[in-house]
Amino acid sequence: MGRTSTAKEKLLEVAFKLIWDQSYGSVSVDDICQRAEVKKGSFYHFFESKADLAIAAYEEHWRVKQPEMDRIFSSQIPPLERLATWSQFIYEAQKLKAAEHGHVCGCPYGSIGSEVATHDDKIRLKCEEMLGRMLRYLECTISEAKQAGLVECSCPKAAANQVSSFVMGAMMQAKIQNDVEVLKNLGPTILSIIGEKKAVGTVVA
Amino acid sequence: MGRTSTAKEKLLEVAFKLIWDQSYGSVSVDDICQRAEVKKGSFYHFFESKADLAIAAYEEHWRVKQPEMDRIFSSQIPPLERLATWSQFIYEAQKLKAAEHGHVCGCPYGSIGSEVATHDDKIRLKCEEMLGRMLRYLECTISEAKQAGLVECSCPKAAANQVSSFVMGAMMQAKIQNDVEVLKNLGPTILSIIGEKKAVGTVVA
DNA sequence: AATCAACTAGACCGACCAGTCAACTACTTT
DNA sequence: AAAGTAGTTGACTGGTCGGTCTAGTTGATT
Repeated sequence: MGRTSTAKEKLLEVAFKLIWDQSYGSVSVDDICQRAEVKKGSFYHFFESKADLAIAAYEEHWRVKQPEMDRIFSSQIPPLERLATWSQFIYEAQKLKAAEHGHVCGCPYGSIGSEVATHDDKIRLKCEEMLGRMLRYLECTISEAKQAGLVECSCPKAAANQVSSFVMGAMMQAKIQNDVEVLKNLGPTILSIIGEKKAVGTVVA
Repeated sequence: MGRTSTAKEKLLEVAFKLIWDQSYGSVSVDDICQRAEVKKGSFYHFFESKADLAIAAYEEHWRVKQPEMDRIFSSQIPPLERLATWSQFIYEAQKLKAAEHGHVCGCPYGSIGSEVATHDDKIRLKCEEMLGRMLRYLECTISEAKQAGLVECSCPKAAANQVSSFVMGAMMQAKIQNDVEVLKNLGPTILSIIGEKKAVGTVVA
């Protein structure tokens, strides 16, 4: 019969936004329903629980954003340039979000993951999964950089982990200090971590 | 008249532990009182609010742990060795905590900070303050390493920020993946970040 | 026109939330 | 022994929590 209602989509969108703006624990189902202009009965028609909605909302957000990530990490672009574009993208995105919301909001996946990891395993696993997707982009990029001889790291997988730790940590620090400028120049540090080879006069023979 | 009651200390201790184990939002005042074997009336005799207790509990935790940090970052120890000891300390501490609690718990300051940063400014500021204390240890260490010619970084303060981002991010990742082994070998990456000079045959003249 | 499933509506539930209060105990100071 | 102070107790409040339930409303299918 084809979908006519937009209630589910609105719930997903509002839930993601509110949880990112605040936190999982401090946003209530009532809050979400009110902002989405959906009644509670409808909420529980679409979702089994609050945790269920959160998982769906984060999955949906990834689904929407993936094309942009695919573009940034396109193999058409030189690997080190991908990393530079990515870090610039993070800075711009956080700046925009902070301007909208009045506060630096950090990494949405990292924030909810770190909040509930010890007491909601379903949400934790979803975050772990999404972190894994991010790591795949990074590992692939670093691996290519290594093959191109641009980088000295011994293990691209480990390097991807380190880069993701650094970037997520920086977003967390920016959130705690409420200062987006912390994120302004992540690129060079990322290059240090993955062992960028300096152009030490490698002259063409 | 000298203190006789231990209720306040118990509340501080239990609150820190529960919030670290779980999260600020998911731990109730009743939970804390029950575990501390203190009645609610006494709680509000000592603390104005839940947020107030949390701030006091984190401050107290720092107070207790500071001597250990002072020891690790003692200027009697060569600067790069301090960083190695520190990263080893983090690994061991997280492993111990994970064994006790059954789950990797991440950085206590980072976790609560990232959880409430956007909606509780008092707690956020306390976390920012504690992060600042940590950064001072790091900046001082990196600065010394630079003066000793062990390190190439241009700005010790920026480098301290990067190191702290990386380490806090790694703890967050370990929490989300519930895998303490992520933290096993932070040392080398820290050295990359701060621009350790490789011993490139610098021979004694 | 009848049927059916997707969806909506909002009253309702018991549990729990942070926080209040007044009566009480115990200890110290005078 | 009286008074004062620090700490204790647990019942209580009003509001909110996640979640349920039943009765209805659509709009497409037959």
